[in-house]
Amino acid sequence: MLERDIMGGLAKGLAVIETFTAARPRQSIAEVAGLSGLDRATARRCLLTLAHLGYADYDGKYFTLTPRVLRLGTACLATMPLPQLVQPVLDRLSETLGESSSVSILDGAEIVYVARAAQRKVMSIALMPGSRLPAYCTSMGRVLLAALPEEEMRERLGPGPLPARTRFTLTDPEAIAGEIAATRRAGHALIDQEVEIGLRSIAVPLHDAHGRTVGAINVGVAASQESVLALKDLYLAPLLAVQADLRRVLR
Amino acid sequence: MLERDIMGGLAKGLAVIETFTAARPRQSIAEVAGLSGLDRATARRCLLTLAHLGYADYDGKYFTLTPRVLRLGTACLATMPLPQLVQPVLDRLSETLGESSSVSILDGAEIVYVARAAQRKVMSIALMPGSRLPAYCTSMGRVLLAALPEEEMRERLGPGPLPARTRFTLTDPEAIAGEIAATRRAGHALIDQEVEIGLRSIAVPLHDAHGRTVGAINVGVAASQESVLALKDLYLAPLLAVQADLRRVLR
DNA sequence: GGCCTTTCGTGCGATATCTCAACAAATAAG
DNA sequence: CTTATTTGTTGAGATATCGCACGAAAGGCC
Repeated sequence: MLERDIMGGLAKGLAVIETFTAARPRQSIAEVAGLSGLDRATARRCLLTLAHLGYADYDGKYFTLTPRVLRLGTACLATMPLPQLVQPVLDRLSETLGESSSVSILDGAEIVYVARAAQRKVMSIALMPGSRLPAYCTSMGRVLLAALPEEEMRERLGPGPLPARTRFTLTDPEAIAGEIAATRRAGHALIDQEVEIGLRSIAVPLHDAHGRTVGAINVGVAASQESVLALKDLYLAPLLAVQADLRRVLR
Repeated sequence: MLERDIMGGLAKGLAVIETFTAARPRQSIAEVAGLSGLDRATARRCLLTLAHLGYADYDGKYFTLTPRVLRLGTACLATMPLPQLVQPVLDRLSETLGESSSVSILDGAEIVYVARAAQRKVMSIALMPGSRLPAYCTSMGRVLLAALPEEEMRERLGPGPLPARTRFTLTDPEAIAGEIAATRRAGHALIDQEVEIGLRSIAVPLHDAHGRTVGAINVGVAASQESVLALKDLYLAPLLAVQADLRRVLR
């Protein structure tokens, strides 16, 4: 850390928080040090500080994060106008269609769910605000990537090949870029079991009053329920109606 | 910050993140400095660091948080075994009863939703994992407070009077403490429109194998649907069955 | 138990950061 | 337009933190 105006301690502490995952909910000092690349002494100070502030618990051997950390994420969600504005519309849409619907935004190469109205369980994992999925194989991800300049879009896709989550997943960045170009022209994206077997999904972008893409909205359906073509016939019009409604609401 | 092993920079940075709320999504350096009690120069360094790390955006005048901050909260939720363990049970319970059911834990004087299975919309606000409600006027809050030592419970309630969210809300800490004592004896809590008009709810604690309370589970019903007494007759037994099931699963 | 390996806690010098104050730029007030 | 007031930025000395190295303590293994 040589730059002025950059606080190393803060960067290190945040990195420490991010070392905690579902696979490693309880970690010792040495584990955290190894994962974060920090010296053990430094990792220890970070962890003790987090514990002191109530963001972590310490039993003398292992550290765990406390619900207090959730406040940080909540603070962030709360600052977003999008979730609050879309939630009522999302609820209505989801109820009318009888299917699950979500709104997400782009963060790097991932989409982040910011609002969701679930009707029945179609995905194996529980999606919730803050949940992340890769952009390249999701309908909302395609729509959000399509809103970027070509060059930046390709940069975020990376060199590939991307992981095949199912046997239907497109993994070649070139092929995906092609689909994204088609998405841009069509104004919507259709995904057929690329993220999970048995799940189809259709998404459109959400624009603000200035025409900027500020998010994406989708409807997800069990593959057994509708064909891909039916998906478009049944759900594209309602999604576009919501898109038009929200355009005036979003600043 | 005089103590060894406490990193002031990290504490300050986290405090800076928490100054962002729905009411203040965009803040200048001076605003953040005022709210966090930091020197303007220090607040500036924190904010620039957050921006440098991608946790904040800076337009030269105002700072906003980015979705990246959500990763911190997600990291935390992901480390909790509770949500993943209860979600399937919750889904089944909710479907069987035809009503919404949730699991929450206590953080300070607030309950934090960690899992939820929604059937139909009964509450005006969308509840989701990470959402918070005050403990004193919710069924799960009463149950969780009842698990604390008397003294700590009263400390968390504070001196009062607490905000009356509806005309039914108990606001006197003494009265609430009485209800909590009753909750402790009964092993469940019933709430009748104290958090929102038209919403009734019943909750029981979740215990781990050692008998420690690790969370609470509830069922929420529109007031128009069932009387308070019917709530107990209809839903207490299924909740207790789930409680017994989970007792073995939770470590 | 004895030995080995790993982890933990702690000084210390080098370095980075904090606080304070001053200054410049922008904004508000008169 | 001029004068206050607030805000953003910079510098310097005083402090705090970092990373390293070392000794202590806790398993693991035979």
